[in-house]
Amino acid sequence: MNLHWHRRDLRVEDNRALSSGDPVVPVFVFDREVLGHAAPPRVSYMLSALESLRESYRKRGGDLLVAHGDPREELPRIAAELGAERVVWNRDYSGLAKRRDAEVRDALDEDGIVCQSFHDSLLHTPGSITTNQGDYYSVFTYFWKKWRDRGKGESFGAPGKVVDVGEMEVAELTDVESGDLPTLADLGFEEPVAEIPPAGAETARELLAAFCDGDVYSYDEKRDYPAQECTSRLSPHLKFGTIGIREVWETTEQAKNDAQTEADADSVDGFQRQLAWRDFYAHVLDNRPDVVVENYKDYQYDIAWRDDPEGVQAWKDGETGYPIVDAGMRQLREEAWVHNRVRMIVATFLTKDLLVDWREGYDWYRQKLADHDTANDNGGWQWAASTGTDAQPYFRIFNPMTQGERFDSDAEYIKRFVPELQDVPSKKIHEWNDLDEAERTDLAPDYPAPIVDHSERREDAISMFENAKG
DNA sequence: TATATATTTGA
DNA sequence: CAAATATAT
Repeated sequence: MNLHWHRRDLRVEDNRALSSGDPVVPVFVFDREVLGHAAPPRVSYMLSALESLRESYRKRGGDLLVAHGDPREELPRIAAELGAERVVWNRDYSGLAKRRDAEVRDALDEDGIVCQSFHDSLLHTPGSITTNQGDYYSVFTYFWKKWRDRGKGESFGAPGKVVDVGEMEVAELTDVESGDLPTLADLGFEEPVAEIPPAGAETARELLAAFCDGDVYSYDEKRDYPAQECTSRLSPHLKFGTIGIREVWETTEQAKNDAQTEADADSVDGFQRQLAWRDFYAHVLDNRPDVVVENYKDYQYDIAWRDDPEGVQAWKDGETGYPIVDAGMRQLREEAWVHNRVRMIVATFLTKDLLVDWREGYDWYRQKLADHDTANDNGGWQWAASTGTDAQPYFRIFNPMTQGERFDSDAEYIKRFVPELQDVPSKKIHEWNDLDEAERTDLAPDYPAPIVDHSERREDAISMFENAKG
């Protein structure tokens, strides 16, 4: 019997470490150190995913064991008490997780308990896609070409027999509960402000099926328009592994086969390309674990980021006077999720208009996003900040007014999140920074004037990077 | 996965 | 003269 340690693979199907066919007892450990880096939206989402996972095990005649504490101590102890043959888990590639897993492995080794870890969460594992010289790629496009042309593994099926610990003849388990999950409050978190979307494998499959049955075919055409709501919404599921990545791949491949036109098939490619970004940033983080605190790209001199607590607060509150930015920041608060185009817009606003260090924005995402993922968010922030892969400062300054006009021309998305602008014609919304004070007050007395002058800040940003280049 | 500006095109 | 396109940053 294997003790399966669940971490970011909160599902039973298409789960590599669970697929050996061996009888299994599953366990989840609430790790204080990991929770110390977490935040309410994400933990709330995770608890709901765990409930769903527990339900899957109960349907299979077992239950999910729940422990609290340090996995380096809990896993050897539980494995010993159960008399498990092996402890198995699926790999996590962030620096912290790699260190912890190595320590868990050492602790198990010391107790003479066999353990085994598996690649599971990505289509292509970190380090498997490299340049012909064997180096990690630092430019996505080349990575993408190799990624696309490489065969993908098949999905794994259901787990072997789930053992009901209650019916085992084992000495009493110490401090381990059968399926009793803590509440957010038990874990010391406030209720999140945001409305957290439903979690769990069933929801994930429904989302994937619905997406592949329709929106995936217009993904290429519509994905940049936040009001369209045509994206998959799978991000928190991929973060917590409530769906297997191979199953996602196969379902999209099927959609590509079913496509009626070439354009429809190309649109599916466009979505799959986003899955490649996920693998790409996992490669980047695996190669350079320091990117969580350091710039990926070396500049000769320090970038002279500004200290602007008031600006940062206005950004967090969605009170910058740039409508598309404010809409995005308010969506973040309300839904713990933001449309990706808007994530890029608000990130370039913080870094190129407020000239504030990307780390501040990354920290805020980490606190507020249900789908926060170290590799993806860090990659995204550093890309926006021109400190990451494929850094091209001049190419990465968005004009927040133009972006709003181009991607939300009817201001439908903006008005959804910024009610002060409800009755303002979209044309005026997209000219907000050019209107005079009297007209702004007349149109929307409660909505702020732009807190910075974009064209001025654009010049400042360019010289900030010129200076850093040396 | 951009923007501003110069230049060309075409209604 | 507005819109499309090329080019520099």
